[in-house]
Amino acid sequence: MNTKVCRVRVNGAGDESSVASRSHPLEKLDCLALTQRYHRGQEISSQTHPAEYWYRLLFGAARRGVVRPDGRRQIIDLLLPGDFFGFPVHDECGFAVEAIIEDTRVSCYPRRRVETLANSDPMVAGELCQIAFGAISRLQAQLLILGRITALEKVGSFLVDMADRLSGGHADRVVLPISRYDIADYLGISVETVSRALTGFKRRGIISLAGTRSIHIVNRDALEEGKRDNHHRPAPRSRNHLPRMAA
Amino acid sequence: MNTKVCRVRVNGAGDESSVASRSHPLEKLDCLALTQRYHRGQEISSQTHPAEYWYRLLFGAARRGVVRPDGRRQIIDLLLPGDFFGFPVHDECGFAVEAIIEDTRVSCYPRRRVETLANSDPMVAGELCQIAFGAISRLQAQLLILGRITALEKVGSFLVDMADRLSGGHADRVVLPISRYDIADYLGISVETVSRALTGFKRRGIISLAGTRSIHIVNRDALEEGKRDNHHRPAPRSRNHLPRMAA
DNA sequence: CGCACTGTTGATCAACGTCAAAACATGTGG
DNA sequence: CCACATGTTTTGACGTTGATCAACAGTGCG
Repeated sequence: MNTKVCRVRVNGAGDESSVASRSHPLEKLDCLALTQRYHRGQEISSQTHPAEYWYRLLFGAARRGVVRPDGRRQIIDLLLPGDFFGFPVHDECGFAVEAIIEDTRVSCYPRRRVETLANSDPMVAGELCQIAFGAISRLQAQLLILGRITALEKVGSFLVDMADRLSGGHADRVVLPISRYDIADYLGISVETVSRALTGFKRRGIISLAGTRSIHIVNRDALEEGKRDNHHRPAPRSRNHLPRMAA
Repeated sequence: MNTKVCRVRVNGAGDESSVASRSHPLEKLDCLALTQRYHRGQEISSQTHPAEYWYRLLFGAARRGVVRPDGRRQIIDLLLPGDFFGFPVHDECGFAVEAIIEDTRVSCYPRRRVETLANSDPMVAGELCQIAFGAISRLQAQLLILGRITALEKVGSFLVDMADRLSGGHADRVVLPISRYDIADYLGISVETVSRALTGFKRRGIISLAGTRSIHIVNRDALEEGKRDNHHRPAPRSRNHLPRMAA
């Protein structure tokens, strides 16, 4: 039982037109949507002006996260073209969304009007559900990555996940829209470890780099397994006391 | 079960009636719901018979997760009384839901009928959205915990989170429905580390234990910060190159 | 009683965070 | 165009955290 993720989203890494005009759940509401542009680092929405819109990212990338009292930053969700955000989740304590790339473009759907429309049109309501399920998918995938043990595994599966999300299929090239610092805060590890993991993969021929952001995936399986360099570890002894979970 | 130990169950945690009869989103559909009972470790739903129901947990607890090819188990979601699950998320690659507690009770809502009803009644559709948002909330909270760095922080905020979820408010007592092994696989750390973290908290007077599962939270703030024992670390130097995220 | 599971504690060692410094990239103003 | 400042990425050295192995205590059960 290996992990072949079947994504529905088809392509559109940074190609605005292919995303903006593609069919999507809230299509009917595009007439009342407002498209906004943001600079690098600019705040798109925060808990301060409490969510007057639903958003859909058209071009660029954005991060959603918090900074803890101790100054550490944590990125909860990474938003790529086609992704929706701005759900009315109550305990959004201190989350903020910031553009990562210059000239990031976002569709803003007035929340009130979306909701009144959903109350009269069951189709729209169902599409809102679909959007929420998409967000659940993203969060689950991220949980699977964060739950991994070693930094190698985290960085490896992050790369695979990004390649899939940005291409819509199983691409072998990916241009990372974010810095190593963002990756680190997204994966809950330090910048240096991210860098070392990447150079490690490169040295072992699992990936190759063109510049610092453009990555070619040579050996996808090795990335997902994120194995250590040399000596095979003897596979942890089976913990028989624990149930199976999935036949 | 005729032990002389007087369980200190504080409130809603395992109290079925207060959950089963409480008002909730799919209330209108309770008439066509079927209540099932499960044994410890029994599978409630898996990807094999692909999701014919929406579920709502009434009593007990359940875990949703996967086992990786290497044998490691990972728990993605912990389901407590009142929680819904069984969303139609496509890339549920190998997830399964298992009861954790003997005689766990679950409401099963036939998916087809829920959806047809949602198509005719916008209220129902809106409630489905609310349910999805609840799941998003849970996943986000878990991401915040997993993203933390030290094991102390993870275990500490896990305890606080559990106390809040099981009581519905800010309780200072919590009876853990799950074993240390489950906690470990839920937090992505080893059993031994979980145990050591708990004994550490106890030794420092931050919590006190009555039995192994019943925990009294003495110093909530210390739990959330999860500070190390003695010497205060000098607070990581501010990384000025990173934007603020949340004013 | 023995057996299976759960929970705790100790010792060892590698992974990773932290500190430090340098190479590299990018932009801004002269 | 260069000089300079600022941010990003990489590499090295070192100390601590936590995974792993191992052994044992507590608990429930047939």
